[in-house]
Amino acid sequence: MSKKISLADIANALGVSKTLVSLVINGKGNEHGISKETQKRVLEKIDELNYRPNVLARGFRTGKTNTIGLIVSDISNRFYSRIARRVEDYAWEHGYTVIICSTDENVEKELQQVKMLRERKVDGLIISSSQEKYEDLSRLLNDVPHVLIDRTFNGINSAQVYADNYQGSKLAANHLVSQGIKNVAILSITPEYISTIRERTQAFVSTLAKSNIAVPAEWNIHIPFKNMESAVEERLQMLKETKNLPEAIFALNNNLTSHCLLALRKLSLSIPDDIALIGFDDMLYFSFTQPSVSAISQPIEQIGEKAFDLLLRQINNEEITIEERSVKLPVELIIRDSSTKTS
Amino acid sequence: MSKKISLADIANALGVSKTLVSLVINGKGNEHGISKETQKRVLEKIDELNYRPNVLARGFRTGKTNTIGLIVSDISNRFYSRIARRVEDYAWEHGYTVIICSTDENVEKELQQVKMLRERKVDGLIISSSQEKYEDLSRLLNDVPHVLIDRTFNGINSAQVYADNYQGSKLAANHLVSQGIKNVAILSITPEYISTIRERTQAFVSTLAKSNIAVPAEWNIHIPFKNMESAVEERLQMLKETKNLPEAIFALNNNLTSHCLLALRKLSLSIPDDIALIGFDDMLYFSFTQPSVSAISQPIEQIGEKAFDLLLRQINNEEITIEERSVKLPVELIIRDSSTKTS
DNA sequence: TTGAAAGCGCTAACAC
DNA sequence: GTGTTAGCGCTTTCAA
Repeated sequence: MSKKISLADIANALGVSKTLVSLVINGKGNEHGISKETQKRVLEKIDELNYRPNVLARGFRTGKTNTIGLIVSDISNRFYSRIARRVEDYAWEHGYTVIICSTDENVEKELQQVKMLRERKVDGLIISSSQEKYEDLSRLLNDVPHVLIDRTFNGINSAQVYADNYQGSKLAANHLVSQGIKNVAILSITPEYISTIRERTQAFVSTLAKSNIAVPAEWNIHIPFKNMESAVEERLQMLKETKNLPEAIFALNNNLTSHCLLALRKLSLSIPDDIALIGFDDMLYFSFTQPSVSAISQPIEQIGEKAFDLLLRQINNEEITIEERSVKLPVELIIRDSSTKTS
Repeated sequence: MSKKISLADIANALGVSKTLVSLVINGKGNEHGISKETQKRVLEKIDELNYRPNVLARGFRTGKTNTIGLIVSDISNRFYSRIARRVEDYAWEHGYTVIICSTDENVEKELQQVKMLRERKVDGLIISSSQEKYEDLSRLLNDVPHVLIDRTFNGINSAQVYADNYQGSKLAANHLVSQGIKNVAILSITPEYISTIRERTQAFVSTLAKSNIAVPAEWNIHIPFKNMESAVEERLQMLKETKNLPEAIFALNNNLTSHCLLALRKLSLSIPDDIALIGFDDMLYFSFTQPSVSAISQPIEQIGEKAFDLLLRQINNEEITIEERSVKLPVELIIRDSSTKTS
């Protein structure tokens, strides 16, 4: 491989200054009144010598890296990987690159990742945060373009893109009520302060309350992030053994829904007759499980799109109004067999 | 935010040279005979002023970025997102960061991504390539540490980590034969030259041949990457309409398997009685679909681990023997209902 | 044991 | 219209 061509090489070959070449490359030729003629010569020489600017040098100099960071709890969860995919596509179109970080819901790790990404001078961050309070994160996000997705915080200025958790849970609750269900458990995760979990729970509980249905504490089940599968099984088994089973379960995310389905089947509980099941966040395969699983479907790709769009506008210093800063996207109730009482 | 502390600030505050501080920071203090005393003072000052080296400046200077690139066909496919997750975990542990790129099986896009990542001076690349010939890619990979995963090429020097496609297909074929199946179709993707597809097909066909079973051309079905879902449905519908259905289908990846299951159900074909189904690459949900789906399970996390390990060793200029360069990981046949003929 | 100085490749203020 | 020059913050000879 021949020696790497630098901007200076171009300048020398042409007998002009580096400045001039730099201006032309960065499209500031006209604005600085460089003659068309010269610009053309520069561009041709660049082509001829196959010059490629040194991204690192440029980044070092300008502090702009054309890189964004995407922080989620687990990139192998399809909800996040689909968002990642969409973000990546948009990023690629706009000359950006995406660094991915999984936090495992670890608050401290998340903060470290933000620090690390900032040290690497990413131009912006898209974050699905696991923080309880926004403060620590907020401090680190100071001065850097960022968009919070999925999980949000109240009364903050940051741009946020999320699904309508309230509406989703309301739809789920009313649907269960319409099936004549009176006793229902919520399958949720730890930590319980995560906004999606909180909102989904609250909306669900308050909607049920309107039909005079209460969710007792022992049916508000929190499963730790680690070993979710076995934990779900244990908890359900316990309920079964103590003959304390609800008529329906509302699982607050796709993993919980899957594990719940699996566990119920292992326990030989018939769905929906013994227990109905409905989940938040739909998956393709919910349509061909046994039974097929009802779920609240989120506009996942749109979350990615909107988030990148809002981020890019911040990076480009565009004005974003207060209303635009917070994007709530509509969800949809998909009724399948798992929640349709036949009797 | 106070002005960013630089290495020079540390040096000045201590009345020593930048050189010295730099050496200490990079752990070359002892090797250069810098007194313990001085080293301690430097370290303390760094702590006191909360100095953090400028990653970009360092990267610019040394050409090392502590970043690796991961190129796959689609990060939202759980096979790849699980690999990504594992790679990311290992990377994080070792102070590396992962840039993710999805190619959509687009040969040209893949090459561009490699170029882009090289311009960004990533320290290494992990690639699941969609190239037909290795040449173009190989040229771009010249001189940069890299590991090919999943999809491989014959007779090359690059490090490769992949599942035992041959063994997997053999297990699948023999299993179907054991069920008394004589007519079987292969559901595959375009482009057909991809190594995994080729190997799985060949092994499957040749194993069946030993039982005197041939796979006619019209049952070697290739589905384009885009619009996979509808394409699968159409092709199967056509077979049904022309009364040309096989007794079993071997689907070559997890997406094909899912879509196939869905399509067969839509066509009201009973599985496994009308048609048996077995897939390459297992998914958690295959155990609770209707019917549950048999599959060849790949050691996904191990692929990620091994790949990162091999990459890191290259980055650190460690010796890697020819035998170590090529890692074939064992697969497992998971028999479920979709391929178990009851009659 | 330590320091001076050069320079990586680029951009941008300021001249001319 | 174009050029000079001064760094960005770091590493690395080479010298002392």
